[in-house]
Amino acid sequence: MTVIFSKKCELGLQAVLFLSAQEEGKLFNASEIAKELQVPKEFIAKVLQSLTDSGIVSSKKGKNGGFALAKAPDEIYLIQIVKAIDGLEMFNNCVLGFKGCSVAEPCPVHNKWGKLREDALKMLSEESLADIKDKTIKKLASIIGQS
Amino acid sequence: MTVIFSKKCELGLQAVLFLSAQEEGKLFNASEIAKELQVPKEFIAKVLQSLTDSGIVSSKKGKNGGFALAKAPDEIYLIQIVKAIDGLEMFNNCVLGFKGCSVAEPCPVHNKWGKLREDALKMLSEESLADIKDKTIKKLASIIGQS
DNA sequence: TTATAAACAGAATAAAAGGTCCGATTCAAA
DNA sequence: TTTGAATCGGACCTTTTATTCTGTTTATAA
Repeated sequence: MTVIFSKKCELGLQAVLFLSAQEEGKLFNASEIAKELQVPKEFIAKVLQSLTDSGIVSSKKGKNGGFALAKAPDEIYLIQIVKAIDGLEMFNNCVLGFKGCSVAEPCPVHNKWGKLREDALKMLSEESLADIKDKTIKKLASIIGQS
Repeated sequence: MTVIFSKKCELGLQAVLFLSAQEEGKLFNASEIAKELQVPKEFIAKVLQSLTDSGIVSSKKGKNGGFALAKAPDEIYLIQIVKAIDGLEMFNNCVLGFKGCSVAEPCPVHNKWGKLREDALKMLSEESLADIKDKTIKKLASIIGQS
């Protein structure tokens, strides 16, 4: 095994990245997003629901409804999606699974791993959707190319 | 969710660390290790079996049997346990779950995440059980203190 | 040589995550 | 005002991971 983010979270990140690469405010429904990301519609629909609940995307019900970002791309950071779906425990739990791992009772890799973890947290907290928009557009184009 | 290593892998790491903190060559059976790490005996037994299969620990069957490290602590690196139990896919797969993420078709965080991942791999590849023995002994002592 | 204590192998069960389906509600266009 | 297309909420099924159990084999010591 070994997972960084759950599948839900990966898909959530992909969906939000997709929306950030589109015309601001334009709505896309679950089917369109699913097709674009090449994943099951039902699954992405669920993920979009939870992102709606947490205020990252906005939704419009009914005919011609769909999803869009709830805020501008420069106000949404990757960490917000991770927090909403997977939570931030991974940035607190001991990587070796030891109980009570802390500064006072550190596990054998506490310091070195802690540093890596902070770097990861920092990266996710500093990268906004706007910052990576160009790369996102390129990547999405390459996915379509493959299908 | 969000998991770095599976429970099996966490326990495997803990068990190997425990053995590395003991007199070299001395055998410990599954019950002793389970008690020390405060985990179910049956579960740790399974994990020890797979570590035996992959040549990281050696086992002796029968009365007075048990487990010990198969090599000296300075010849065992953390990455070996991870590789044996969880595999190394996490160091290759795209963190956002994009298919075909590569240098040619990088995901939006390919470079930054790649750097972090390499640091993590490097750390696990450079830390031998011998290197962290002192810290391991301290941590194990603190666990006993809690029980 | 027999009793016992251990690892071993594999099956069985439980829990969690991944993924699907369906009915209800909402909204807009015909 | 009716129809259709969409989200929403929740139940459901499947797969994977976690955990436990049961029987067998192996080795030691009495």
